[in-house]
This record gives sequence, structure tokens and C-alpha cells, in this order.
Amino acid sequence: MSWTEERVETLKKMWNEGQSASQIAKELGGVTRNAVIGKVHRLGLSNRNAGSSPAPKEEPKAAKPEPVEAKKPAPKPEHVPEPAAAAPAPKPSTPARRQIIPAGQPLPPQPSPNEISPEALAQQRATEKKARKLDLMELTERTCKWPIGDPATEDFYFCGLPSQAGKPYCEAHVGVAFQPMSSRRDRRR
DNA sequence: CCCTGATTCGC
DNA sequence: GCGAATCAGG
Repeated sequence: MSWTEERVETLKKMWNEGQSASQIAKELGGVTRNAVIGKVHRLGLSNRNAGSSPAPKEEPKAAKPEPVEAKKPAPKPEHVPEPAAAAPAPKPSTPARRQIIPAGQPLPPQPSPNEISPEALAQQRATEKKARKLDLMELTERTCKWPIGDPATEDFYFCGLPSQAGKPYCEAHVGVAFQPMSSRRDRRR
């Protein structure tokens, strides 16, 4: 495989979308993530800098994704969402659990607009947009198993983004899944 | 262990 | 230019 215009275009697009090198590699096929990263560097877009920051100090580690910002309305009750069985056990190989959901009253795991960290909530929305929309069968031990949509309809899928070691969810969803009970978590990076 | 991007360097 | 191997983190 060679870097045709088309492939490079896809590469650029995905990279700018924030997709990881490995995901891009999978998408393109025939290349490894190393190849992708190598190309990214050669293209000079390791990180989008319009060459206008003569200050070689401090790292701009902020502002990330979408401008979408939802303002939570009323501080309703505080019913912990609990997306799924929040079992810390990384061995539940039977997610094919049929939930008894009375048709007409869905919304099983979807975290209710609670007192969830606004950031986490916003990031969750943004993440859903980027979700890989995996089928149940496509989930692996390392893909985010956060359910999106209504399980009773066809418009249902799993996040599927890469989850970190051990955790059943991706970074963004771990954030909303495991609420610290009270007080939000300090975020740094 | 899984993953991420960054860099090197022989091809 | 390419990308496997390697490095340096999370």
C-alpha cells in the first residue's frame, strides 16, 4: 500500500478529528499505526501549529473538542445513573444480558442529567459523536462498552472507543460512570 | 497488559 | 519517503 492522495486525505481528516493512529491505521488498512504516525510526522502535522508561537515554553494543554455546552437546567433529585452493573470485576463475559425494559419507558443506562460534572457530561456527548458504533459482537475486552441509544430500537450501539486497561469504558465514559459519590474529581493533565 | 504518540534509522 | 523497532509515557 502506498500513500495515495485519497489515503493521505483520510489520514489528515481522521488525525484532525482526534482519532488515534491505530484507529486510522485500521481504517486505512494495510498499514500499521507506526506507518500512520510516521506519515503524520512527515506531513508535519504532528500537532496543528500554524507556525506562530515563538514562545518555546509551556504546553498548551487545554481546549479540546466541541463547542457544545449543555447547561443543566434544574438540580433535580440525585439518582445515581449507574450505566450498567458497575461491577469492578473485569470478567463479566456475559454482557448479553436481556434487560426487562417495559417498552415505553426506556432509558436504562443513559445517565440522567444529574449533578454530573458538566465537563464529563459535555465530553460524553462529544464522545458519542465519535463513537465507533460497535455491535455487541464487536466488543472486545478493550473497547468501551458504554451503551448508546435505546436498546429496544435499532438505534442502539456501543461506544467502542478504546478503553484503558481494565476498565470497561473509555476515558470519557469512565468519567461519568464512576461518580465519586460527592464532589467532583479534580482533573489535571 | 493494554494503549498513546515520538523518534530513530536502515531500507 | 517509508515504517519497524524502539522509546517514553498513561
